[in-house]
Amino acid sequence: MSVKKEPDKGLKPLVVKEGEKVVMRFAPNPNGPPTLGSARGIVINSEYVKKYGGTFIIRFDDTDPQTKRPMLEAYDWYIEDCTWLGAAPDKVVIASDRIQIYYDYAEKLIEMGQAYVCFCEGGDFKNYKDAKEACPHRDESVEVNLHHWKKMIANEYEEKVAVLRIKTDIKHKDPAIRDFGAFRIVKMPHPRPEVGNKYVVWPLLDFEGAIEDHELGMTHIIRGKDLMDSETRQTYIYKYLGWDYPKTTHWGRIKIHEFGKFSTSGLRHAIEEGEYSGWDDPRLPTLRAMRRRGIKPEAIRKFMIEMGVGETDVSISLDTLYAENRKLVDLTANRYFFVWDPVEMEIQGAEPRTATPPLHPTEDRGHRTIEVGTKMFICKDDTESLEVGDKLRLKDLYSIEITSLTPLQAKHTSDSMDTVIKGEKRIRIIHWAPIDGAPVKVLAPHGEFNGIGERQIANELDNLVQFERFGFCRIDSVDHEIVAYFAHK
RNA sequence: GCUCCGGUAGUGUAGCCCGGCCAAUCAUACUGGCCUUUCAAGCCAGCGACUCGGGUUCGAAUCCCGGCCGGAGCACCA
Repeated sequence: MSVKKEPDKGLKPLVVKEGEKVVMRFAPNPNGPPTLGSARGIVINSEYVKKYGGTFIIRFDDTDPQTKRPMLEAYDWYIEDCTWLGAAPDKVVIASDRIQIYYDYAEKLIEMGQAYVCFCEGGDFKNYKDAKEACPHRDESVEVNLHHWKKMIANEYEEKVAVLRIKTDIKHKDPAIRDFGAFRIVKMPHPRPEVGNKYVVWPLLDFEGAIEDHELGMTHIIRGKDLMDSETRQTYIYKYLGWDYPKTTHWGRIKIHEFGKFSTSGLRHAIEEGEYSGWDDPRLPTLRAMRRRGIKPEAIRKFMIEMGVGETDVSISLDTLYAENRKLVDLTANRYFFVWDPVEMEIQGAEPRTATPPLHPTEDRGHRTIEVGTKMFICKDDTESLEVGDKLRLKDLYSIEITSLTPLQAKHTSDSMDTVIKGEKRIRIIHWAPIDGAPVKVLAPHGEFNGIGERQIANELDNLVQFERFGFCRIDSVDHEIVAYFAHK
């Protein structure tokens, strides 16, 4: 008999042994700032730890000084962004500080006859491997291998000459498993000054991760399914050393419509070229950019948790994230007028006056005040298809009728809302900005908008506001002009 | 070439392990309506899916086999 469960909100339960304290980790290579992709790993792992009351570790897998060279600032950025996401780590480990530990285990495995120094050139090893044959170095004695290994770490070989391999099963039906590389020689100094050129032999991910996951007492691992074969490879190390492998779950690739495919190194290059203003450019999928745009960490958490940990590759739109964020900020964001592509309009027959639109349509938070003379700005968009005789309602001000298109002129017709006929003949309500308003620039993923806004926007530094009929924006600076970062509609 | 994994509405997800309660959940998107001094929010309604073919069974989204499609690994990247 099967028992139907309640629709399970949130994450699937973890298999936890009795008395076991959950330890999980997020293990990035800090070669750039965390992105929305990283957020998945950060949120899901930390959420599980929260759920089960365990330890959340951030481990920097920074063992490649060359190809995926770590970025010094990024170490702090990860901690910063994790904390922002409500996932402050209980412990931080940096792999490049722990190379000696990996050397010790390497030596141990060599002594056990389960690792060997391979001198195969170019594609030689691949040929042996594809033929399911051992290369000549595989059967060297422990003494010889130990000797070669010592020479390796003593910097007596050039790059690409020698590599330490872990013995698996050279006849394994899956070629991906056969005798994988564990250490290689890289002479480029590590970017961290405390490491520098201390080492020339660096562990590969499968080795470093295997050792660390055990050293740090990991109970559960969640990672991308591109690392699925890692478990099979690493299990050989665990078997040799008599360890238990953590419980592993995988998730599929995640692709975000709005950003398409991107790589950290590609973004870095584009930033250096000046294509983007920096790592927090609103067009980028980094967490720094999200934060600057006013996306709340809670929205990202919900979004990631809702997505769960399926093995299917997902191709998602940020609409859901934006909807989540809108729910969080709608009640607190004050409303303002921002006129993009402003067009000047003169009103005939209107006395100067003070408009007092509410700061929020439903929440009672008071009013803003705008002095209005005989001229104002409206959006160019709203003037397209406009004809003489058209009636418009200027929001929170009065109704007008267009009397001329060039120059744009209108006459005041009524203060009363009665002129805004209900039903199908309802006239258009548009927003406007005072002639002496403040210059506003909005930086959005889809472009830059320049225009005029209410002066009081300057009081909202760092707040998320809604520019009516435009969208939610975070006020980023108010110095010479007001600069806002666009969050979403 | 060898090996592994996956395929539920436009998108994401629940259900699959343990077959019947599934004419399939929720969210988002979209459409229409209500409300409204924003193209926002809110409320109501609608739309829309089990990859295909066989098998097992009284009964299959769920189990088995095959096809098709997609993704991944076989790096001195992570």
